[in-house]
Amino acid sequence: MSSVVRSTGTKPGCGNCVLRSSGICQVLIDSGLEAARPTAAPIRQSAVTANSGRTIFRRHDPLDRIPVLCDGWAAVVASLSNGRRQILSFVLPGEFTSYAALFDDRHRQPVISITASSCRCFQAAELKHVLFSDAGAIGRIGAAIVAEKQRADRLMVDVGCRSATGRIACLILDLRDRLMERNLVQDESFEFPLRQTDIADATGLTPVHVNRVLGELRREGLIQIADRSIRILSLDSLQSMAEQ
Amino acid sequence: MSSVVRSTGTKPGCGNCVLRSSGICQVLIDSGLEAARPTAAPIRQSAVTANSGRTIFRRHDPLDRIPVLCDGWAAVVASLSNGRRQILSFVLPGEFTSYAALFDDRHRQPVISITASSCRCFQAAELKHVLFSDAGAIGRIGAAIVAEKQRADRLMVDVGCRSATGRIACLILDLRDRLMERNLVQDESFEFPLRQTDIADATGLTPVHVNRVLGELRREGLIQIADRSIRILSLDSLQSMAEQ
DNA sequence: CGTAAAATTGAGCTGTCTCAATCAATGTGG
DNA sequence: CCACATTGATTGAGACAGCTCAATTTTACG
Repeated sequence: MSSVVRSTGTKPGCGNCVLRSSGICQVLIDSGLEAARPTAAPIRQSAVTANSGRTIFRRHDPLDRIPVLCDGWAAVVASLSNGRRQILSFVLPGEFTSYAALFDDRHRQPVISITASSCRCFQAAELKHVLFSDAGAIGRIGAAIVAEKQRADRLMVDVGCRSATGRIACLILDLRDRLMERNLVQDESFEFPLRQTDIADATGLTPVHVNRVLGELRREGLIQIADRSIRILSLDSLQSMAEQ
Repeated sequence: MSSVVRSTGTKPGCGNCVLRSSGICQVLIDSGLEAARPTAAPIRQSAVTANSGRTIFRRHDPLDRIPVLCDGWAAVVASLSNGRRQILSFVLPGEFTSYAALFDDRHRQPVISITASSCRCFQAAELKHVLFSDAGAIGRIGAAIVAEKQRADRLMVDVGCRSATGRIACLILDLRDRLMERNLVQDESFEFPLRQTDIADATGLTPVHVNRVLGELRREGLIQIADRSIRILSLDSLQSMAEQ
C-alpha cells in the first residue's frame, strides 16, 4: 500500500522548479514568500517527494501544512466501493491540490503522483495569515478559486455531455491550455505523462476504449504520443472533435 | 427568450422564506444582516422573482449584487453547442448559487428556476465587507465552500463512475440529505419538483432512460413520486442501489 | 536478459440512446 | 365550462457506443 513518501525536513529542494511561472506562484511570490520579501521571516515549510504512482496524501490526512506541487504531475482521485476511480483533477506544477484546502482541516480526497513529484508544504496558519491579510493576494486567490471552479465545471460538462472522443479531446486541450499559461507548450508539443488508465479514470471511460479512441486520433493524424509527451498535429481538427 | 424576471426594488418580500433554517442563513444572520444586528445599517438589497422554468441570471450577468435564493428551487446549468445541457448543481432555498460568486464579478453560468422562486440580491461590496471582516463568518464561509466542493466532487464521481440507476438514486439521496439539514423532510417524504428532463440533465442520461429507471424504482417499491414530491419507501434498498 | 506494466487488438455483449407513438396532466381562450 | 394546445410521462422497437473478457505485443526497467 505504501503511501511511500519521503519527507525531507525543511529543505524544499525543488529541482527544476517551475513554481515561478505559474499563476499561484505569483500569489505566493507577491505575498512575500519568496525573493520579493527577503527580509521578513519566511513561512515555515517542509518538502514531500514521491515516486510516480504513489499516494502523496491520504484521505483525512491533516491539512495543518498546505501543499503546493513544485515538480511533477499529481491527481486528486475518488474511489468507489465498486472498484472504479474518478480523477477529479490533475494537479500541475505550481498548483494547490485544491483551493478548498485553504478552508479545510484535512484532505477530503487522496492525492496521487502521476510522475515523480515534489511538494512544498506551507504551515497552514502562517500561509493563511499571509494570504488573507493582503488585499491584493485575496483578489488573486479569489481569481484562482474562480478558475478552479470553472475547470471543475468544464470537466463535469465533458463527462456528462460528450462522446468518448469529445471527452478525450477536451482533456488534451484543457491540459494544453493550462500548460500553455506556464510556457510549457512548444510547437504544440508538451509533456503528457498520463497512462491510458489515468485518462480513463478522468473521463469516465474504460482503458480499452481510451486506447481505441487514441488510436483513432493518431491514425487520423491529429495527435502523436511518444516518450510521455504529446504533439497536437492538427489543432483545428482536434478542437472540432472536442465539440462532440 | 424572456429571462422574464421581475425586480421589486429594495423590498425583499420573501413569502414563506426558509432562509432562517439554512446553514448560510446562519452566516448571514450571525453576520448581522438580520435581527441580530438591528441597529447597524443593513446591507442594501433588492429582490428578484421568477416563475418556474425561467432564466433568473444569464451567463455574464454582472455580479455586483450577490443573490441568495429565498424561496423555490433553482439550478446552475451549462449548455453545449451540440444542444445538450448539464445541470451543475441544484440551488435550494437559503443557498448562494455558488460561493465562487463571492470572488467573481459576473455569473459564469446561467441560473434557471426549477419552481417559482425568489432571490435576495445583496450589494456585493457591502456583503463581502461584512462577511470577510468577521473571523467567525470567514470560518463558516470556509466550511460552506468546502461543503460545496464536496458536493460537486460527489456529482462528478456519480456521473463518471455509476450506472444510470446509481446516478438517479444518488441524486435523490443527495437532495434528501440536503433537505434533511433544513428540516424539510418529513417521514422520508419531501418536495421534488424536478422534471424528468432535469434529472436527465443532472445525471448525464436521456429523459427516456430516466423515465424507465424511475419506473423500475417505483415498481420495485423503493420510491413514490406524486404531486411534485417524493417519498422514499425503502431507504436501505435505495442506498444499496446508489452504490452501483 | 527477464520480468512486469502498459498498450493494442479481437469478438461478442449490453446499457443506454434514438426515434416515434401514445397517454396524461395542465392550462388557456372562447 | 368545454375544446384545444402544450408540456410532461410512458412505452415499444431497434440501433449503437462503449463495455467485458481475453489474448498478444510492446515498452520500461532492474
